[in-house]
This record gives sequence, C-alpha cells and structure tokens, in this order.
Amino acid sequence: MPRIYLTTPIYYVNDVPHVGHAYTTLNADAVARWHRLLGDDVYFLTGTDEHGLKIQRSAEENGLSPIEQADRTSVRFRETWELLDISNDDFIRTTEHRHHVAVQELLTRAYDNGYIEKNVYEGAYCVSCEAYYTDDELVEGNCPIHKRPVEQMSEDNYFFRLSAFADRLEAWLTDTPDAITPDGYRNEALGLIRQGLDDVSISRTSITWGVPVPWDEGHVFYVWYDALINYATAVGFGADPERFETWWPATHHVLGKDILRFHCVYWPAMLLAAGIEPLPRFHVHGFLLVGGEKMSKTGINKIAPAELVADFGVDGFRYALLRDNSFGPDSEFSYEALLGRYNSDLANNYGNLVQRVCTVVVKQCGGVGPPPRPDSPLAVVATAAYRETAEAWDRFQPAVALDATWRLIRETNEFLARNEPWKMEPGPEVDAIMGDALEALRIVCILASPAVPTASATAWARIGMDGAVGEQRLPEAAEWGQYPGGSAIGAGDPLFPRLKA
RNA sequence: GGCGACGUAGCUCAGUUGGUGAGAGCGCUCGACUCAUAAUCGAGAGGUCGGGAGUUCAAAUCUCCCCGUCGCUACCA
Repeated sequence: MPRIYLTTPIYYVNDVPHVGHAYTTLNADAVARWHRLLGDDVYFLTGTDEHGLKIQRSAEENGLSPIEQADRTSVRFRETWELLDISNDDFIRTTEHRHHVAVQELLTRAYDNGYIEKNVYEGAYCVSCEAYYTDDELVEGNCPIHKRPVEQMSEDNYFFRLSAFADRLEAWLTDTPDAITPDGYRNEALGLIRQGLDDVSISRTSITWGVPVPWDEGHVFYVWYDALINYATAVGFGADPERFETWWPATHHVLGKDILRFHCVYWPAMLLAAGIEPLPRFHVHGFLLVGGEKMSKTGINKIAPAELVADFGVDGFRYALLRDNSFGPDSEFSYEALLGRYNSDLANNYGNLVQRVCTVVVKQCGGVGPPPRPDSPLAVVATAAYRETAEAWDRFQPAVALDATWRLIRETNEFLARNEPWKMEPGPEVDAIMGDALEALRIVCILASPAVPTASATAWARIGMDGAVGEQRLPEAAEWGQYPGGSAIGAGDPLFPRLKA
C-alpha cells in the first residue's frame, strides 16, 4: 500500500495561532485527506516547539515554570486545529520524553561520526532571535530584526560541521528534481549551498530549558536543532527502529519559505551526519500578504482563525484559504477576498447546486433520486475533473485541484440550465437528467471533501448516499455511474448561507 | 555589490519543452430563465503579456539591457 508521512512545522509556543499557521496546517491536512481517499497509509503530524531562552524568559515574566508556560500555548494550537477539523494523527511536543530520547540519539550519532565538535563562541546575542550577530550586522548596536539591544555573550559551544556536507547536499538537490517543490525553492536551496556553508553552533550553556547534550553536562541543544528532530521522533526514531524504517522513506515536510534554510539545508545535513537516509521531500509555500506585507509583520496576525471561522464556518475558511492562495508563491489575503470566494464558490455554486437538485428531485421525481445514465454528457466532464483534480493534489496544488473539481459543479449547473427539467412533465426524461446531476454531485462530494469535509458529508447524506464520504476509495469511487438511485431525498437548509458584505 | 524570484485583463491569478487570432474565476454591462441561497445560464466590454533591443519562419514563453517590487547574502574604498 502506498504510504505517506506528512508533517507541518512545529509551531513555536511564544506565539499564539494565527492565519499563517492555519494556512500551512490546512494545506498539509487537505493533502493528507486526499491521500486517505486514495487509500494510502497516511501519518499526519503537527505539534509545538517549546524549548529555548525565549520561553524560559516568558515563563519567568509570568511567574510560571517553563513547562507551564509551554502548556498554555501548546493547548491553544491543539484547540485551533480541532476547530479547523485538522485530521492529524499525532501532536508532538518537543518537551515530551520521546523527543528527548530521539534528539539525544540522533545527535550522538552525528557526534560519534565526527560531525559535532566543541569550540568557543562569543559575540552579540539577541534573545528574541536566539541568534548571534556579528558587529556589522547590528543596526545602531541593536538586533537588526527586533531593533532591541543585544547582549555580549561567550560560551563553549558544540558546532555542527555543516560545511562538510556542501557537496552531498548539492548532489542531492541536483539529482533529485522533486526533492523540493515548487521548483523555485529548490533553486533557492541550491543557491544557499553554493554560496558556502559555515559550521553552526548547536548548543548553549547559558540556558537550561532544552534537551541536555548527553555527553557533556551543562550543555543543552539550541532550540532549532532539537526542533527539527521532532519529525524523526514522531515515527519512532531511537525507540522503534522498525516503525521508523516504515515511515521515514515516505516523509514529506510542508513548510513556509521563511524556514527553508533550516529545513532544506541544515536538516538534511543533520540527517546525513547521523547516517539517516533517504532524505525527506519538502513542499514550500510563500507568505500570505496583507497589502503586500508579510502576515506576521502586520496587525492581521492578531486575527485568530477562530474569528474567521465564526464568520465563514470551518469549511468556508478552509476552502477560501486553500482555493485563493496557490501553494508556492506569495499571495494576497483579505477578508473581502474570503467573502467573495465563499459566496461565489460555496454559496452560489456548490451549496446552491445541492439545493436546486434536491428541490427538483422532490418536485419532479417524487422525492426519490433516480439513477444516472451511463452515457450522460456529464460523464466525460466528471472523468476529466477527476483526472485534473488528482493530478493537482499529487503536485501539492490544492488551489488547482479545487478549481478542477469546481469545473464539474459549473458544468452541472450549465447542464441543468440547458435541459430545464423543472419545465418538463415528470417521467423518464426528467429522471435521467436528475440522475445525472445527482451522480455528478456524488463525485463532487468526494473530490471536494479534503477541503470541505463537513459540508461534503452533509451533502453526501442529503443526496441519499450511505456511508461516509471520507471513506470512499479513489479512483474507483470517481468512476461515472455509481449513484444507486432509489434513495429518498428531501429538502434541507442551505449548505453555505450566502453572506452579506 | 553578488545570487535569486517576481512584474499577464478593474481584482486575484493560470499559462508544460517558444507555434492555432493571449486564458480562468471574480467584478462590470446587456440579455435569458425562475428549480435554486436576488442563486443559475448566455452574450459582451476590458490586456502594446513592466519597458527596450536581439535570436527565430514564429516569443508572454529564449538572450541582453533598463525600470519597479521583494527575498537571501556579502560588504564598502
């Protein structure tokens, strides 16, 4: 059975969930749901990143222990993903015991292989960045990112010999065209590697809130190097070799372009240093922009996903975010765009189609859904829609996939307008038309379900289908002609009530 | 400064290896219809594909230069 291990980044608990986090997670969730429809063995992971000085200090300021501080925010992420119908199989926290075990195992292997060595580091350190800066990187003596004073620090550090992997990383990206998608980001990673890689500091003695370095008391691993390893932890690295071997070759990481360097350069090098192959595949998306600015730098990130869910519903929010922002480039995000997309695609097209089909069946077919015709003109449309939808999901392009699925909806509306079954006398001709429309809807429900799972389940039941839409198996379930006919169909509330501006 | 990306209809964006007269959705205008959530269907207006030059029988698509936006990176005599 095909297998896929999907991950989102683990989110740092210094920040509460916002639309940017939701965008990343939704893309991964929709892809995971698509693969479940295909019958693939899926493991979908998300979680929270909880170590580091920033958390330690926030805890002190709030009069809490670090773990209490982490608990507070971690649960917010968990609640948000429940609200958004995220179908993750696991939620990892870097403060869990299983993770400490895996981190120590992986980095000990790298150490034993000679890729980690001790050295002294001193320089200007920004607590917010958790990074050192050279003097000329500072802006008027302040951190160039946070514009806040830096601290002079000096400590014994363990360094990861990143420079030793430049050639192997370059070869990997050159030889593996689909290692990083979309393609532009593979070029960026190659560019980073070709510009030269410096060894990097991966431990700290100045803090205690982290995973201890097992071979040297007093050191903890720098938060980034502990965090990346979560992906290995969750599938049993260091604890269950058989399980790890099962999932690791199927690893796909979903991430935003801001963390491309850590994921697509440092992480593969760490894996190679520990003797772990094959390397994962990476799917990188751009930023959501508000008036051209990165989401996290503007006030909009104060908008919690819950607020948008309150207005558009879970499925409305999911659909609009996935459909309107193609995976890869930066894209504009606005409330107005969400509203427009909701009304046109969900209320006017999908929801309204369900509504009118059910009504006509009630009025013209005695409330019993007729079977479709094998040679319906919609059959070829449905076949094409499936093919294009499947291909787009396979390429990690939810917006393209949904566009392809929605073409079947539009064509079905067109088909009804062309045939005008509401003008006919009840009989075989009306039955044939409505059977075709119901069959098209059956297929739409399945293909749309990764983006709008709840509404698709409702529509599935509304048209008289048994079982769960999410348990259908593609590609067989998308083949034309399977609507059984004979089911009772009634009226119901609109799936997506039209919203006023 | 170097590396890289982007700049296509009012808006958001598609446009594989260059090739039927440049596309979609939304918005807009007009018309049709009335089963449906003032939804739907049809028709239409609207673009010198950032600017210029070049290669080619043929370029939005390749090459060079310029302008603009952005990211990464290195830094000034």
